[in-house]
Amino acid sequence: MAGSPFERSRLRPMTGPTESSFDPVAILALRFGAAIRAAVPDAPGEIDPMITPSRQQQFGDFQCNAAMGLAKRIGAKPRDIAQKIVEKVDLADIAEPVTEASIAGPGFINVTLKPDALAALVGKLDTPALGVAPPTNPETVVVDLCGVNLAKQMHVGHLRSTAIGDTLARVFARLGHTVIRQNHVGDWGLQIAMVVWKLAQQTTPGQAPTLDLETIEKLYREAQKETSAGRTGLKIARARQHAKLIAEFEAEVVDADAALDEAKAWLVKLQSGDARAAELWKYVADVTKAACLENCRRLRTAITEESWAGESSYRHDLVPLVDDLVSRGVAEESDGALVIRVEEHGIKEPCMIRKRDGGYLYATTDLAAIRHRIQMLGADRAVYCVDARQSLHFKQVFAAAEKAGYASRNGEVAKLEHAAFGTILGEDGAPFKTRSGETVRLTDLLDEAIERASAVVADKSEGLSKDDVNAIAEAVGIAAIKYADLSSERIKDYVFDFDRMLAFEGNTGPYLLYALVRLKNIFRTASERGVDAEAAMDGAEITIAEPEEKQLALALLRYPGALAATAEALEPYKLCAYAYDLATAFSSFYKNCPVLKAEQPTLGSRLRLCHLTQRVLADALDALGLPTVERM
RNA sequence: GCCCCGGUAGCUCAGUUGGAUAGAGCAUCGGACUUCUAAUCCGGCGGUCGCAGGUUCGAAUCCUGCCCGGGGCGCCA
Repeated sequence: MAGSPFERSRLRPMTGPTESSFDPVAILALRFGAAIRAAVPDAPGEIDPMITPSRQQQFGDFQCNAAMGLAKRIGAKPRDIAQKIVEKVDLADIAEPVTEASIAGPGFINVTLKPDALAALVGKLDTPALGVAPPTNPETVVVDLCGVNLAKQMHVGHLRSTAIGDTLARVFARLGHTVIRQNHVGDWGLQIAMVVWKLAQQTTPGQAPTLDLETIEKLYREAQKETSAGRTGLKIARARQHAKLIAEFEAEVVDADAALDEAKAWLVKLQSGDARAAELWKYVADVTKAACLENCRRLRTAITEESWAGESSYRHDLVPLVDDLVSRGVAEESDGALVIRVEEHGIKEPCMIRKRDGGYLYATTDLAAIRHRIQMLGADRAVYCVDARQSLHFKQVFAAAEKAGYASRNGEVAKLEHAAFGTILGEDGAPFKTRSGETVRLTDLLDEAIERASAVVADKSEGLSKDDVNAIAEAVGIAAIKYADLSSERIKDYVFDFDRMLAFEGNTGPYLLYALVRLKNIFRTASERGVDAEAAMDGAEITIAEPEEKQLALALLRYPGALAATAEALEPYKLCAYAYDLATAFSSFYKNCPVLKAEQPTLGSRLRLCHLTQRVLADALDALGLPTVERM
């Protein structure tokens, strides 16, 4: 993935944007690069012009920070170097004259763009692709996301994997890469066999089961309870040498063992293809899948049936995979188990792939999945959108996969990345639970968000039909929840707070939706007043006169870089921050720069700015996976 | 015990490769609606960047040690 052209001029490849680019950072990097070469011919190594947007408006639009580092390397005074650069740099066509007065502090060189040059750059951005160039090196990216388990309803913990994973997938796709979403469903193993066992007890052979997911989940819990009863208690009783309790718990454990044996028997049936077991398993899988996909649909994600890639799909790969690892000496025995040592990757804990009893583990299936994704699906990059608590697991598995050669295809090693995220907390700072201490179902969470949004929408939106209010409330509620999840660094925990995310003020999803509505409203109003916006924009020159127009223009030009930076860092918050910046720049513009009241040529220019802003904002919201509305 | 992550304004968060006077939002205080919808905009207030050393012309950022919070550590997934 290329670096952000706006934020890291250093990473710009030699074949990158040229003078024809719309990107002011790229253009200034070329000009200052040439100036530095001329000013300091004996500068050692690579020259990085270090162009960045100015932090504060008083320092101009952009700055070149190269003089200080250069001076350090060659033992000169920073301001002298800056002076030489200023003398050599040629910005006549694009910026206000750069003089000694442009040098500030220890050697910053401040640059202010000419309004007409800025306008011309915005004009170049005004294309169907909105300045996003096709990738020089298109990749196939697998995104592991959602991560549900069979026989369980989705809960609040699935929100992050689903929302963040889908957003990253959308951003990759928007940048022109090929994206494959993979929902690595926990649908195999003893846990699932337990459910099948309980379901077999509840249903008559030859009769199709009719239980819903909630009931199936109860069976799952019962199975868990029955097979583990007494075990913990026995340990404690033995530690305390409490004879009576030991006897009681021992009796419980005898029952639990019997239950476990039954579950294991069903696991064997499942593994050997027993028809009844397969039928019940498929029923549980279908019910779970339907519920999961419904949640994914409500969340406006592109996670579909095609993304369903359960652990069970690797079940026939495990034996040959382990054989392969053993025969090539990648895996070795340890205390009767089979492990892959990854100390050479700086990880002390070995990656266990087979238990002493011959059972396979989470890591075994993950290795099979990596091999499949890289070598069969053709992934150049695999991104795992999974809870941060699994970070050691992924370090081990990634290292083991590389050691085994499973991460390579045609000699090229694919990138394996864990896009780890933190926990959603309740107001008490503990993992988010209901008042009664149970996990929060995702459907309930979405319902409540929409219900709360509905109250506000009904209050604020007059003259809308009930259907409109419902549709708007749903979009606002979903956008609020998703934006709250996407808008801070992945790795951080955050406190789930309906009041804050639905306050509709400041950096929230609804604010962005509202900005888009205002943009659309300009064109709707134009139409109502008989103003032909298309005609007014046709052939109109963009002019940048007011400060608000300038800030809006500068924000627009940052869009492709914001997308690239988001993909590079696997951080949706970067795109959120960009969208919010753009929306605030537009809101100021909207307040201070009348559009429809203006006369030509200002009317045409501002309409074009609005039209471009509308398209960029809508594009960004689409990449974030946020639903939008026409009115609110 | 070892390892990973976090600690920045009252609260929620940004802070790019080490760069200027550390920025936003919320809250609070004060302004702006005969409007292209005020779910908005403009301004004020608010900071020992967890602590202590070190490197540097320059440190929230890099190094070392420590403190606080969370998580993980081969036979679960």
